[in-house]
Amino acid sequence: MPLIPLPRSFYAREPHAVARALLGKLMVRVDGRGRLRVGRIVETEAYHQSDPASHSYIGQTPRNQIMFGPAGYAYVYFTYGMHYCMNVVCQQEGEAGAVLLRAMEPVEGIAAMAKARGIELPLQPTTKQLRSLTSGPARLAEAFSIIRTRDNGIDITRKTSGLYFADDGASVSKIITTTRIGITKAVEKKWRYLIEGNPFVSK
DNA sequence: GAGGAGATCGTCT
DNA sequence: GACGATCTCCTCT
Repeated sequence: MPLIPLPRSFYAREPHAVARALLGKLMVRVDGRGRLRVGRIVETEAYHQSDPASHSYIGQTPRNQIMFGPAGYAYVYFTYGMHYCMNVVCQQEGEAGAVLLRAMEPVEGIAAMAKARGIELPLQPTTKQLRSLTSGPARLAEAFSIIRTRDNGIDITRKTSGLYFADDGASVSKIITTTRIGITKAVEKKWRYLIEGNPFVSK
């Protein structure tokens, strides 16, 4: 099945709708040699501008300006002095919303993911070992070689960007919501979305 | 399996 | 000058 990038209209909605809709979709990375890395999204978090936990809450700054632009672009930030995290920008221009990708199920290019993570995998990796590749926002960013200087602000609706999202028709069993992870503000909001029972979610 | 410390630097006050 | 949308490693149980 050909993987067609999801259109900009998919992202031009409020973050909760996008966070929910992204579950079960594929993230596709094509590197310079044309090799594919593909993961199925199993966990997301929604962040909108009026949300104290969001980077956009304080208003536009050089760091977060991508979130204030049009939907369908990547917002990549650097945190804790060593980690990158991958978001998709949603909502309409002028309103800064984003969805953080928190966990994926590795689908294709597993060897390349392991190499990017600096992990040695056996020929027949266990579920636990596959989990360690992409079950966490910084882990999946590293597995897909996502870095701020190259990937922040790229257009994720174009195949030529080398990073986009696609629908392979897979259905999602059941979506549940919980509180978000690793934040200190608005901790009570249940704005984390995940596929119930999926072994690849974080924590 | 749970819990805590340390790593390490860009960003904003 | 403080702290973060995190991860790994180590210790203790």
